[in-house]
Amino acid sequence: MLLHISTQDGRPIYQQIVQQVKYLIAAEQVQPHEELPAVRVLAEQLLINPNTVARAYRELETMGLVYKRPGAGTYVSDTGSPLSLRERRRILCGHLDALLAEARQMRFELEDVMALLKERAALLSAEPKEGSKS
Amino acid sequence: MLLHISTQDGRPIYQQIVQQVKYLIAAEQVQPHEELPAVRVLAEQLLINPNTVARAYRELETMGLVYKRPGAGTYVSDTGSPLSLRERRRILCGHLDALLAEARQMRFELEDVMALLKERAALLSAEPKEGSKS
DNA sequence: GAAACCGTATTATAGTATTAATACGGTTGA
DNA sequence: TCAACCGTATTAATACTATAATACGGTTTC
Repeated sequence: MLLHISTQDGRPIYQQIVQQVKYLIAAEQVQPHEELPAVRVLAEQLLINPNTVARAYRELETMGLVYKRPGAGTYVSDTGSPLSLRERRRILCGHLDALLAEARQMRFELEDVMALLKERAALLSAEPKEGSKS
Repeated sequence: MLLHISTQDGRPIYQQIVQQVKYLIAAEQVQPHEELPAVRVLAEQLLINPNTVARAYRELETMGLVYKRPGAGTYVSDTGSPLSLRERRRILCGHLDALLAEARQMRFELEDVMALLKERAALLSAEPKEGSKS
């Protein structure tokens, strides 16, 4: 599993990990019930403290994106979103509003955003999976 | 100027102010060269410390969204984004990717996101300006 | 010019968030 | 069983956030 973290990102490391694992799951680059790297393994790979990875995994578990088998490891969940449609829409609207304000600030038109959104969506779907390498 | 801050938001107060002023500028609810409330005034209104407001204004100035006339006040900039198109696109793509991952996590299709995006954009444009009240 | 206002700078203090170092108990598999 | 591995809990160091109280220099307005 390839992750990249930056100490000058502004956001905490554990949040960067959470976001990137979310990406991987959303893009289906990791499959349900697939095991994530052990906290120590990922920590060594990223040159950070195992606790930081553990915290990220804990947050992901709270979100329902991963589950843990005590003493065994951390695995990708196969459950969909446990939130109601109303709740999910509310969250998404918040993100959309923030995005629109940001885009408008940068002098982008709605059409530009829509086009770029389509482009990124296509890219996200087209990305190769972890297992399908030569 | 109406702002709302929440101490249990998770995000720092000064960042909440920054984001909301960005919204107001993006939605053209405040006009270029319009004066923002003095730090002491806004601080009293929000029941927070003037220093916190001052920090928010400083961040907004760094972003180029507002400018200050020493001893006079803080004003909305009229300059567009000083960033290159390439840079602005790079930033927007980052936000779009995060949004798409989030949306997919919540079991939304691209079409849902696009539709909701249009809806929120219309809403943002339709919002009344500060000055045009009864 | 003087009072009233503007943002800024300073210092001190407290609470919280983040990361690190380390020890712990449970599971796995030969 | 037991070594090797899993996530966890505890503690500590550090940085960030926010507050408070004050003082400063510049601008505006009368």
